[in-house]
Amino acid sequence: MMQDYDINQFKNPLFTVDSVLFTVIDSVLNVLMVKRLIEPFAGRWGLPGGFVDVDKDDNTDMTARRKLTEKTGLSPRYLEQLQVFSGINRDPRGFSVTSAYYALVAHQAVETRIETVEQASWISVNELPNLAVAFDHKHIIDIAHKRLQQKALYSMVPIYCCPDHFTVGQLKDVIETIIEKEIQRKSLMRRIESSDMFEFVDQKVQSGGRSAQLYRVKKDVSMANFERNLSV
Amino acid sequence: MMQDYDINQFKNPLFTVDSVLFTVIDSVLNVLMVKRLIEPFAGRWGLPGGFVDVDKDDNTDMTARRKLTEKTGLSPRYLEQLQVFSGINRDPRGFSVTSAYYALVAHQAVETRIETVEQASWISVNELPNLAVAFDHKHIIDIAHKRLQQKALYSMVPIYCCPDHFTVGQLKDVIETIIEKEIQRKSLMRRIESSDMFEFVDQKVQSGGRSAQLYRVKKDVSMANFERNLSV
DNA sequence: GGAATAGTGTCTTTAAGACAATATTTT
DNA sequence: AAAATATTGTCTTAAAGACACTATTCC
Repeated sequence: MMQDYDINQFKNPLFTVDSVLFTVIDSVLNVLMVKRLIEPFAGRWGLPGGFVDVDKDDNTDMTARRKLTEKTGLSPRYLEQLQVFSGINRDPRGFSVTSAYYALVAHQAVETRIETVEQASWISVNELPNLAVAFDHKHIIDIAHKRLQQKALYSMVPIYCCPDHFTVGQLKDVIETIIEKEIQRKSLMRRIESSDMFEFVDQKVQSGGRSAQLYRVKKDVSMANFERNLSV
Repeated sequence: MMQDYDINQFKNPLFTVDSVLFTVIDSVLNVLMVKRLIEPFAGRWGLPGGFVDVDKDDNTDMTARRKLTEKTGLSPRYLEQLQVFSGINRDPRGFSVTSAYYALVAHQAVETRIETVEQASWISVNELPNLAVAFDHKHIIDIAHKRLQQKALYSMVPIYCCPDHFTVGQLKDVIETIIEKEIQRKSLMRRIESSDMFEFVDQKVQSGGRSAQLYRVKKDVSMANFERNLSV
């Protein structure tokens, strides 16, 4: 029993933090990926992430944020733990553990920055199957996508893929892109109303037809969750 | 940029796996805790867990299971990742990371075994606030409890706190204990019916009044999730 | 006016809540 | 028969779906 507590007896596994940063561009869900410069898997695309720096990071959330900031120039508005992926076979260097996060950002907010960092790029989730991806990162993205889809059914998280001022039409498009199914505009409006998370921006925006009301998230509100899912 | 990938540059944080094993005994939610024998926090109660053994464990799920088996003599029927807890202050030895799991078991299945392992004990969640607990394990249990409560509202996971053959009344009691609120027996029966997860056991059991039908989980069914929550 | 998009009204559907009514078992 | 618990019947309620209708803007 003592051996359970002997800190030096076991090889400490390789521990990293990786993030799946999603954004919606032109009704397509995209993931931020970086071209790996060194082994293992040099030349392949991988998730932005890396090792904890115990001098800089208070915890792993900060590691995830720091790594994303290095790639995009900003901290994502939504960041949440996904799950741990671990095993003997996922990294050729040995038993490894990654604490995976998923995050959302409005592409408008980072677009210019991404373009200047040539190693980072938005990849459409539709192109992923044909891409050479490092480690089990394809699998991690798949799990993150499913989690995001589920969350979009009972919460307002997709707003974090919208700009600060957004229309119902924009939010509807983001949600439909994420869950890959159309939803009723009426249902969305009811949720916007009942969530009490949003306020009018005193401005409308034209869009080919009748101008649309702009909304923004109220100051210091928490994310609304609903008791029912939207239909799948 | 190269520094991000230099494996030797950073101190690898201390990595452990800890589990919150729940069971319901006499309408009270209990957590399995073990008395710590060595520092840090010797003498305090802590969650069952420990370091990954890369020679024995294929992944961290197995680490969680192995540690629980050492304490209870069996593998829990339900085991799921909770989240990672990390930081510079949670362990006096330095930056540490724990991948926390939560698990469910029917207390009938492990009762005798627990009694023989004097270092492990069921602790009622109501007694926890007054208990000297190691690390941030009190906080981890709290988060696990909330996650379990949420899950009980839209899934059948609480069945894993019931014995193999159970009655609707037993399941109702387990659910009510977890979510700390009464539910409608009718609603539960509708879910049992629509989930298609269960089958009759050809036997009834007396209980002070009319005998109750016994149910069991069908072979190879997956956990049912519902589109709505029970009311809170 | 017509096309396009935004927003509302309202009826239907679905699954949960409430609770009365019936069934079975023990004492 | 009374008490206790199990099970069913059925009406109500809450929130989503469907979809027609109105509103606004540009051409």
